[in-house]
Amino acid sequence: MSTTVPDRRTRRRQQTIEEILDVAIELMEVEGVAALSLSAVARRLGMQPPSLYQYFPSKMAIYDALYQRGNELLRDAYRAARANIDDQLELNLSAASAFCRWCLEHQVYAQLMFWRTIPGFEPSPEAYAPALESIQDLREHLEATIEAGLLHPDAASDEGIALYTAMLAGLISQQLANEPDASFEDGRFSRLLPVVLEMFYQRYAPTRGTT
Amino acid sequence: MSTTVPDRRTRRRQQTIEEILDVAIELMEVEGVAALSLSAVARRLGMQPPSLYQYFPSKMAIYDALYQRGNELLRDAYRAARANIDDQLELNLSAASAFCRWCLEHQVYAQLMFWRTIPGFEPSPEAYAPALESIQDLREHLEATIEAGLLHPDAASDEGIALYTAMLAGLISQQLANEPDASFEDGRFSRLLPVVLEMFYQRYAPTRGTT
DNA sequence: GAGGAAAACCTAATGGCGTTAGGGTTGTCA
DNA sequence: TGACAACCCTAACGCCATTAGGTTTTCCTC
Repeated sequence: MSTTVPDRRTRRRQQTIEEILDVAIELMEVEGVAALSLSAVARRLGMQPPSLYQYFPSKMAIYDALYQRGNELLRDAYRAARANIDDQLELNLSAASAFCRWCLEHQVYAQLMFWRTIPGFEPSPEAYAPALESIQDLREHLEATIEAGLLHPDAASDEGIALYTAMLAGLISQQLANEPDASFEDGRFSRLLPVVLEMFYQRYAPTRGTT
Repeated sequence: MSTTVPDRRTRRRQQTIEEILDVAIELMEVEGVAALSLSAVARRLGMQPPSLYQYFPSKMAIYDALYQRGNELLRDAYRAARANIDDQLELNLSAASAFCRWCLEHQVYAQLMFWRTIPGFEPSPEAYAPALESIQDLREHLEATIEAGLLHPDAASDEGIALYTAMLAGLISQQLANEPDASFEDGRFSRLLPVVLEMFYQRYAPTRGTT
């Protein structure tokens, strides 16, 4: 029973898989998400294109793996931003900022995850799972803010969540489409994040009902 | 001087060009924007692929023509919605609704125009021109609302316009990415348009300064 | 109506792509 | 040491966008 090390071969294999995904992201950053070429990936790895099929059954499977990886990375980034902050209001801004900043700094992932523009690509349930976790995180986050008396209970309703995500998505998508190279602080759209949050807080003010 | 008719040949030519663009849109609706295939277009028209090069110098030129056509169509739809309405508040909602509705009903155009996801595609200045007209229309629209005493002057500032477009873009992009088949009225995100407009009106209320 | 130019369309070919089939080599474990 | 599987290769298929170059069709002018 020498299974202390996961087989050494599987470890090496996993390493190659990660390498393929890394190269794929790099190439997409330069050439565009939809312009990913398996031949180019193979060339960069010193392989012949068919060899990649030892690791992924198709190009779509690579997109799927990246979709999953992106969602995991974003989930973790969001969670990291929520840690180590006590003040609730400051936390909300910093968590939303972390979310936006991550998207601007990982445009390739963001495009893959939030705009479904790759023809024929549908994420697998497994790859989608961490995205559901992130939504759940957001819901819990809003509920904690409600608990703290800073938001009306409706803020964590389906409508509240849809509104929150739509407003953030709007900032991000406009920023990415119109000024992709601007920083989070300077971007004509991303810099409006505090404004948008303020509007959300005003709409779901704790004292006042909605509808 | 029999130039009463524009040459008959050029007329026929223009007709073929429109036909190519129509077929291209139809195919993109089925296969995806980035999956447009000139061979498929040619097949549908009963042509051989190289013959298309009589009409467009490259695939990107077709994308460019569609980009322009989409911007013209949206501009005209927006203008049509602004006509024949007197009440200023109702006008604002109906114009924004028309905008969102058009995007949901012309997803292919919207994807081409608002998310720049085609690798290597950059719209020509000529194709971009009608988009500038639309932005100018929006600005004039907001200024008229300000004039009517319904909005604070800051609403037509660069920040106000960025905020307005970002919020609408957020609704549309979330709707297209998550529920592309829902109607404008039923969509989980698109149906929030009145809410979003209300929030905008609240932020730029006429009595109160912003900054 | 005839001649000629240009427009419209074709075939052939190039180099790229994703993917499949099938054969050899190499590392690893019994 | 033998055997098996993982790994990587070459060859090939059918698709794509695009270019080169020739042929037919259309239409204006004389």
